[in-house]
Amino acid sequence: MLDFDPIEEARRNWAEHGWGSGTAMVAATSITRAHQILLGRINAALHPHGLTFSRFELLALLYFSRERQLPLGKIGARLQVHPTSVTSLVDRLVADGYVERRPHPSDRRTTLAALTDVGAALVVACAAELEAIDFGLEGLDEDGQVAVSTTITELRSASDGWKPSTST
Amino acid sequence: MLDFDPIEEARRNWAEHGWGSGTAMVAATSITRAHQILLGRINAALHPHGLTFSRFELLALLYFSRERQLPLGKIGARLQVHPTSVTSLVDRLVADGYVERRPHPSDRRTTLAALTDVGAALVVACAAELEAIDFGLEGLDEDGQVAVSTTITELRSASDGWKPSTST
DNA sequence: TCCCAATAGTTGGATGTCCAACTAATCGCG
DNA sequence: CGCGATTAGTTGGACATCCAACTATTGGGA
Repeated sequence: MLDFDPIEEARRNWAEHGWGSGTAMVAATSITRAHQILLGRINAALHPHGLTFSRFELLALLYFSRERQLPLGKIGARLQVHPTSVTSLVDRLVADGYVERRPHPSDRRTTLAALTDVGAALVVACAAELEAIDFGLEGLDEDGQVAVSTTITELRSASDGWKPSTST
Repeated sequence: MLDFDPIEEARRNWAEHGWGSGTAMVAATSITRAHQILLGRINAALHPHGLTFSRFELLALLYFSRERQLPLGKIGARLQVHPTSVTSLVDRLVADGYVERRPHPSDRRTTLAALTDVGAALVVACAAELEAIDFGLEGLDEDGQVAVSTTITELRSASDGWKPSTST
């Protein structure tokens, strides 16, 4: 456990070497560290349920969809992960009984992932757990959460290509 | 490529199911997606140099240290990663000739990682590259970068236990 | 002086990410 | 109607993370 800010120290070093102000470096490494903190806390909270954040997100996506099933490719598009990540996550969720792979009725290229009843129950329990721990955001009040989301929306929309909505 | 905001859609679903406002969920998944975007861009920029962001950060840490060498444990503490991650990263950097493992002069438990001249030259080249691409933060202006860093500092300081500095 | 707690780093393994390359299937154009 | 481009998902592999358990070493207290 450090008693000083390692990122602030890196910024000072960066500037002292004449490599720039370090503003971008601080933002990038701050986001990296924030992600690590959140993932650690979220995975610790989900561990008793036998889930990880990535698997929970996939199950939640199926839970929210109309028929509780989606093509693997659509899952990847919505979660914005590589097709091989979807294959791997679905493999594990099938092994654990939370998802079933089903053939597409009319397109033999396509595999559907369908949420099982056990999986649906798990989503509800884990959603409550994540809300209870504020998605690992202890140390950041609601104003801070909104602020970070609003700022990051600029980055995401520029990367994805959609227009941000005006409401929050 | 989506033409709508998948996180905003998830927030609507979350709220419609009565699982809470979704503010924390949006903040957490926004940070996750921002990290993914940055890592993808940074790793693409470093790829021609044969480096990844994590390896670059380790080399830069050694570059900034007084004697261009540090115990592996100190590297892990500063970069805030697990000792096994340090072992693995150093293994690869040693294989590539950018770092050398050296025994500690007086403590046989401790291994030092020392930056080689080739490694030092690579740090300088990659630092310039990262500054040139704004650490992958295209889509976020400098005010946005400062804003996200400042907000995340609240989270990091609460997690680490140090006091944020008053200056930025 | 001895022993135990603590420290440093490694090993084996699990998790999740993406890349390159592949197979199978579909669709649309000539 | 046939063929080539495109799509869907998988496989093998690389990368980076952390956990549990381990070995080797050190330091301080009894």
